[in-house]
Amino acid sequence: MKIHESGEMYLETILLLQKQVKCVRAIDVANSMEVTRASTSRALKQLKEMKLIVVDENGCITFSKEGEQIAKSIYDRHVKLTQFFELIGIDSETASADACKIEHVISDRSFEKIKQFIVLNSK
Amino acid sequence: MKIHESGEMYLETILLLQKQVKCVRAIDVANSMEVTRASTSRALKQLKEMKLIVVDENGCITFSKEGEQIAKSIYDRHVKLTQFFELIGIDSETASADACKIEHVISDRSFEKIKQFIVLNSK
DNA sequence: AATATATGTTAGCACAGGCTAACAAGATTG
DNA sequence: CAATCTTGTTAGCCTGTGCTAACATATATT
Repeated sequence: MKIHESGEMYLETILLLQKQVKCVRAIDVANSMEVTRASTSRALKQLKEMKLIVVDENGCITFSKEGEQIAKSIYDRHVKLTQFFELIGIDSETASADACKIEHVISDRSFEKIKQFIVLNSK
Repeated sequence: MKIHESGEMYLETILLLQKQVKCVRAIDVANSMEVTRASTSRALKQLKEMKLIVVDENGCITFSKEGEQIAKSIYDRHVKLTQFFELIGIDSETASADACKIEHVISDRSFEKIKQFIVLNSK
């Protein structure tokens, strides 16, 4: 089973929420992503099957090693792509929205160059 | 009926092929996109229903005003995004592949800034 | 003319990932 | 304690978009 764009979004959202509260539950993810509990339930089930997350007896979601690595890498892309768009003059809203779509499809190679661009052009 | 990423790809491919041969048929599109004739047939049917293309008695595909406008705008994004990635040091293959994915999702605003970046940094 | 090949179409399947509806079980409150 | 609310889950529907199989034509080849 391969992870898709949608799965990546769920992982990223969980990571983001974990920065705000200690226990992230399915309902938090659903609210944050503005999808139904049903959609979230199914998505999380798949992430469990893929061994990317673990849900404890209280419903708190935590990452496996691999899950965390994927979540962080997507989140990193999000942050850096947003930064990049801001650097070239895009407002934060648009920058973040575009980053959110591009983070799932850009190649590692191009992303590396985008990061270099940021280093050379920020400060 | 709204145009999706897939529909945009078919339009872009048709435009690209029209630059090479006078009469572009379904089979050419299928071969170029490496999808089956069946998939192409259905996709073209939809594009016809959306009044974006017209297919003459010989099977030659032409654009409506609106279809051409969409095809050209996607193609323009493709070219400019490829240029942009090449400018920041990506090889042409990767640049074009990434452009192909990003062209469908980037906002007009960000795209404008990318174009400005190209103007300021090429030559 | 008869067979073969190329092209287009339709039907029907698969999968992803949204949704609603219905229900179970726990938490909260009158 | 009984009623209600919250949360999670499952079943089943819909849409997009790929695929194969089967078939209709049209064009070529023998």
